[in-house]
Amino acid sequence: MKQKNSYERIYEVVKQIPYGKVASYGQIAALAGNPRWARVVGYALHVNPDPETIPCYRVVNREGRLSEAFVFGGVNQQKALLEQEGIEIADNCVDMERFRWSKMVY
DNA sequence: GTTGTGACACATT
DNA sequence: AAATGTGCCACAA
Repeated sequence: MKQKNSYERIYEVVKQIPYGKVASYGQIAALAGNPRWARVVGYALHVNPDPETIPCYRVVNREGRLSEAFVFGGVNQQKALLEQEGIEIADNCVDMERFRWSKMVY
């Protein structure tokens, strides 16, 4: 078993994001076991080898906002997807206090 | 092998 | 309060 490099780790965490929730890069990095991988997380999603398996739209920066470089369909697409999940978006900003993915996994 | 960049986060000014 | 700079790790040239 090879633990691959950071990427697979990050993908694993991102794929674990439940429905109707969002997580920040730093949060994912921390859950992956490395609070400093925030940038690597962004890079990992940038390559996004499996956009169907990796809900990048559920991944937002610390502000709960999306990057302008979101090329997988545009920020508009992300907003639509998140709203579809039941998340409200204000000015491309998600209510982190409400939709921030916590470990409250009953 | 070294340098630079990057879908971030945090600290400081 | 906002803006800037720095730190972190990984990958590309």
